[in-house]
Amino acid sequence: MSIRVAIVEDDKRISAALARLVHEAGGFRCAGTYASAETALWGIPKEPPDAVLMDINLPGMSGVDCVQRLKEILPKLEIVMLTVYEDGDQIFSALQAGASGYLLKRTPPNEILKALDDVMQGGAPMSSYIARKVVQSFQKEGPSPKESENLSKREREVLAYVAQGYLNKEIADTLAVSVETIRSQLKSIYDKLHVRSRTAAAFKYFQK
Amino acid sequence: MSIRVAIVEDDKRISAALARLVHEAGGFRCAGTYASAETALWGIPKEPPDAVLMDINLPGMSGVDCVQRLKEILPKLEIVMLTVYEDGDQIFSALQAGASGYLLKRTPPNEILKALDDVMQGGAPMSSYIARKVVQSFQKEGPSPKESENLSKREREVLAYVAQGYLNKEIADTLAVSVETIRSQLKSIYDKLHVRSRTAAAFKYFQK
DNA sequence: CCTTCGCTCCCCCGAACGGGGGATTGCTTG
DNA sequence: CAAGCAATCCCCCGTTCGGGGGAGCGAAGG
Repeated sequence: MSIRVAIVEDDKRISAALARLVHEAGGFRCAGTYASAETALWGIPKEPPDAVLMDINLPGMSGVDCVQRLKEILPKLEIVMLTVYEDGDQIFSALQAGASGYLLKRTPPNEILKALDDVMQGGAPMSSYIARKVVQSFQKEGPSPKESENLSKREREVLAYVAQGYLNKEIADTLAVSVETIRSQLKSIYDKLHVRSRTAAAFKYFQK
Repeated sequence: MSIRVAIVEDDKRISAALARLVHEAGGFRCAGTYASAETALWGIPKEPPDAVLMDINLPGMSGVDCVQRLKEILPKLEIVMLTVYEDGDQIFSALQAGASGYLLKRTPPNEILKALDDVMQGGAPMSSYIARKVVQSFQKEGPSPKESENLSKREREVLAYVAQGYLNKEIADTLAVSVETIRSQLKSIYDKLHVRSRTAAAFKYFQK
């Protein structure tokens, strides 16, 4: 008995590629493709599949909200999120909403099939980067309850310049150190704040 | 009679390069090099040169403050700022402090010499980018007294996503448009806010 | 009717950024 | 004293940005 997989993805090319992937693989059947959360909510309950590949990034209702609703209606439905985002908050809200897996879109096709198998067997397939984030989140809430805000004096200084729009080179000049130093310190800042860009770091730290 | 030029620049390599440039050019004499605003304020008044090439980016006291003090003591001194910054505010505070010229550090050597000649003849040498900024500032205070805050609805929307650290690609996805559209809109935003990076734009608009 | 402006999309290209390593020097702290 | 940690610096490499063009379209206003 093959696994019925529904696809919720607004990008037609990606959606078609996923449908083909599922269709041509042994042991899977494509049980519908939807280009929005709304249509998915309308169509999926009518013919419940076993699993859903869900884009997190949909026009209108978000994938996360869609997961929430679907799980209310079909608690046994296994949902694997597909996304380009690597932001911690999105990962957690998706998982809290009821998703069981979380893959980055750049995940190779065969890995996606493996993830579908995995999720049907009670697993929680995640890209390695995502997995690390999840682990980190538990490390956070356990031993060190505050951790994220303890930037060092120097790091705060650097971030302050970043917030004003300075280039790494310019910060390096004014602080009389090498650009590489600024770069490493930024890496450390991104780590601590769980972001991946200067702009996000600046706003997260100086509470927009 | 050659033009005596003092150099205030903390980067030894640049300072040396400028000194050599002035020294080897006909009609100029290097009248001292200083690595900080403080030493310049101490040394320059003792043997006043005709002109000063001043880095805006100095450890300790800023080049702008240094200009202010120097002009108080030596009103006839001609000062040309050298900087990597292209930020409007810095340009204006330097000019208000008494600088007569404002060049970007990437200005070719012969242009720098031309600028020194120019400034001694009562000119106001500026890199073309700087000149445009200055012109724009007058255009600002004239016809359109509000100028900077009129971002369109769409532009504000884009900037909001930028502030959260999203990539152009991600913003394009959520707004269901092309990355190129986001890029053009960002260009337009940078223009209106007089900045040159997403981080600076976000902070300037959402008043840090 | 024609111009302006917002919004959309495209190309080229060089600079800046961010992730992945790794390394050294001091200071603190168990 | 060894371990940790902040701070400094280095390389490689792929991605993202930002500036410079240009272009089409529809709505609003002269």
